[in-house]
Amino acid sequence: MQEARGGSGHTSSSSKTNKNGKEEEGGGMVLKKGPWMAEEDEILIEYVRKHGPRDWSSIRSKGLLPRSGKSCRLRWVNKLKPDLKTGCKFSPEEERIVIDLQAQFGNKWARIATYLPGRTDNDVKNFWSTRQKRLARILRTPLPSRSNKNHGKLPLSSHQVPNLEDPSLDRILFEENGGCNQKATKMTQIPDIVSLDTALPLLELELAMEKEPCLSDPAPPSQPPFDHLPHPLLVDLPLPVLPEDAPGLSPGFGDAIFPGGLACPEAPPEGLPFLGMDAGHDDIESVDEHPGTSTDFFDDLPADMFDYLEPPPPPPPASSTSW
DNA sequence: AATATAATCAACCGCAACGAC
DNA sequence: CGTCGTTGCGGTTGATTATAT
Repeated sequence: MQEARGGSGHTSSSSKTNKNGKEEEGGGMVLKKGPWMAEEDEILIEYVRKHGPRDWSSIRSKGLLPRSGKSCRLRWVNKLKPDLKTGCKFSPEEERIVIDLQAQFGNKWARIATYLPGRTDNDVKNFWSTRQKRLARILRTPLPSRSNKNHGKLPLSSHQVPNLEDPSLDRILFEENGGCNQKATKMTQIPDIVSLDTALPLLELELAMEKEPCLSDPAPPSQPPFDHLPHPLLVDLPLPVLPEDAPGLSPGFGDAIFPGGLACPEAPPEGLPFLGMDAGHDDIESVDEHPGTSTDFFDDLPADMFDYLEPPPPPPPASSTSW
């Protein structure tokens, strides 16, 4: 995909980097920055294969690469680590998980990423950033000031509208996309938020038709995306059981996601919040049948109603299986 | 076809936590 | 107990690509 960026092509990505992509370090050591070359990747992969993903700084001290340990680690974590879903858009399920977890944890991208096999904190962060920009544009609301220290904190009250951190707004975007990460430039024509309500069903239909499965999803059949994540959150928060013939449903999701009945077979117990999307999310007809779908549902909920939920224990060591 | 705008992605930076000494 | 080096995280930037006008 854009891997070519790492090679030739674009010039230095750092304004502080010299023309040749190198930067002087204090001791006169030349420290290279900018896009990674394929040869550098090979060296880094070989290093990790031999020594494991640690002692990053020794890569430079040993003269293997003119890169900072920080840069090496980042390259490994974000691009070279096995089983990464590189070049693959977030599936509807992944989007939903990010939305729910962000509502719970705030901007704890690394933590959220542990729930998404093959995704890095950078992926999640970029995904969320894109959503925020889109929301801001749709709502004609400036993004929160960069000095806003609410970043990283849990969302504020849902009554403070428009609040871009509001989970219910996430629902808007989620449904705007038909639960799919499609470019939503068409939404720029929607004059105001009110018309979103009427536009959503049509958009869902339109976008659902365009949805495509993730062709590069590396998840092997023996290890569906989440089946090794018997995470309390994912268990407690029922995920939708989507019909296998749901339009645009990414393969690998649905029943296969939660073998052993992890998927909620029916409505959640009374009194328990249903953080999962309503099962008819991708069912276009259900939108008409049940106009009060997830967006309305979440809008009507007090923002603190999930406060009682215990933060889930640390997820299983992500990718620790590799090393 | 050219231009403008939005989306995506890779990589950097600063900061904080942690462990070794 | 303080210092230093390493690691990890979150925020940000800028280039590239895709789409709309």
